[in-house]
Amino acid sequence: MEAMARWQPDARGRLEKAAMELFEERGYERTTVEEIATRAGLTERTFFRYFADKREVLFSGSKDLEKSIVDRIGRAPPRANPIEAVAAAFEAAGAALQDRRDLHFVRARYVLVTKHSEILERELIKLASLAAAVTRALRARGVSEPAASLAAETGVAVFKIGFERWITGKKPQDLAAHIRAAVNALKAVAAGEKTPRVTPKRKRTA
Amino acid sequence: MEAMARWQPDARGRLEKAAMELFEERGYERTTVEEIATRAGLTERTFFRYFADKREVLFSGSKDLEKSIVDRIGRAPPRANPIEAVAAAFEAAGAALQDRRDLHFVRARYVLVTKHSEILERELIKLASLAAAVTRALRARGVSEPAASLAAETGVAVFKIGFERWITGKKPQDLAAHIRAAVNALKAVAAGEKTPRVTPKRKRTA
DNA sequence: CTTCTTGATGTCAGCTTCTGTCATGGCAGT
DNA sequence: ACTGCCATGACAGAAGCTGACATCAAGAAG
Repeated sequence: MEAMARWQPDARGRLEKAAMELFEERGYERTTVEEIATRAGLTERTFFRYFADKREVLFSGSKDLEKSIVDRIGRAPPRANPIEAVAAAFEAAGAALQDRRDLHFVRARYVLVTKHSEILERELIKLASLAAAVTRALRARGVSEPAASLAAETGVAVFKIGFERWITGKKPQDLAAHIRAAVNALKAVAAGEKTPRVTPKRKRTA
Repeated sequence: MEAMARWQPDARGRLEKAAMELFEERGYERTTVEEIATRAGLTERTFFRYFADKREVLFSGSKDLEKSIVDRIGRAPPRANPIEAVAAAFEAAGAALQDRRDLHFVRARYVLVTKHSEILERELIKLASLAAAVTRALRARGVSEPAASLAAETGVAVFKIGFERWITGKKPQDLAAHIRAAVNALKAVAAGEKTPRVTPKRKRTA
C-alpha cells in the first residue's frame, strides 16, 4: 500500500476547482475564502499563500496567455509590420485558448467577469499588463514609440471585442475568425471609412 | 452673527482634500479611511456614505470627463467618420482637463495611479466605462458594431498614451497636441506603415 | 408657536479580507 | 538517527466595508 503522503497533491489546483464550484453554486460575493479553502481541504491562510487575493484564483491562465502572445510576436517574420505581427499573435492565441480550455469554464468565468466589477477590474489590469508585455516585445523588434504602444493597445482591444463577440455569439463560430474580423474592421475604421448608414438606436430617455 | 450651520459645508470636497493631503504625506496604503475622515472633521462611516470605497475618493472627476466627451461626440458634424469624431472629442476633453485641473493635483494623482495597482485597477475600469459610453454615443449616431466599439476603444487608447506622454514629458507641451499626435500615429500604424528602423532595445536577460 | 418630517451625521456591532508570526510534523539528505 | 526544510496550521489583529438604529437642527405644516 502506498504510504499516505503528508499532503494531498496540487493544492493550488484544488483551490481553483473549489473556488469555481462555489462561485457557480452561490455566487462570487456569497462565497468566502474560508469556504473555498475548507472545500479544498485547506485553511484560509493557505489560500492566501497561493493567491494574493480572492480574485486572483480566477486568473491562473493569464500568464500562459501573455507568454503565448509575446512568444509569437518574437517569432514573427523579421520585417512584418507591427499590426500584422500583433494581429497574428492574438489570433493564434485565441485559437489556442479555444482548443485548450473547457468551454463551460470559459463561459462561467465570463459570466463572473461581467457580473462583478471587482473581477472585471482584475481582468482589465491583466489585459493592461498584457499590452505592456506586447509593447516590450515590439520595442525589442525595433518598433518605436508610440507605434509600439498603439499597436499593442489596439491588439488588446481587438482581442477583447473578438472574444466578447465569440463568447456571446449564437452560432459557435471560431474565436480566431472573430479576432481576424475585428482586425479588419479596425483597419477600415482607422482608414476613415464612411459611416455605413444604419438605423440609429433609439436614444435612452434621460 | 450668522447662526452656526449644523454642519460644515462641502463634506465631499473636504474628504477629497483630506485624502489627497494624507496620500501625499504618508502614502496611500499607510493612510486609513478613519484618518481621512477625522481630518475632514467627519467619521469613517460618513466617508463611506460619500464614496463607495477608499479608492473612489480619487475619481470624482471621471463623470465630468465622460460627460464632456460623450457630449462632444453627440455634437459632432452629422456625417463625420467615427475616428474623427472620437479623436476630436478626446482632444477637446484633454484641453479642458488641462485648463481646469491643477497641474500639481494631476501629477500627484498620476503618481498614485502608477504606484498602486489597486488604484490603477480603478482607473482602468473607469476608462472601460468611458469606452462603453463612447460606444453608445456612436451607436446613437448610426455607427454599427463592431466599428463603434473599435473606434471607442482606440480612442481611449489614444487618450491614455497621449496623456502619459504629456504628463511624463520634459517640455510642458500641450495635452491636446499629444493626443492629436497619437491619433496620427495610430492611423499610420493601422495603415500598415513599415516599421521605421530604430535601434532595438536590448533584451532583458531572463 | 408647536409639531412633524427630513436628511446629514454619529454610534456601534459585526463580517470579510488579508497579513505577521510562530508552531507543527513528515520527509530528504547525510 | 539526526537535522534542516518547507508546506501547512493556528492565532491574533488591522483595515475595509455594511446594516441598523440614534441624534438633532432646520425647515415645513398646522
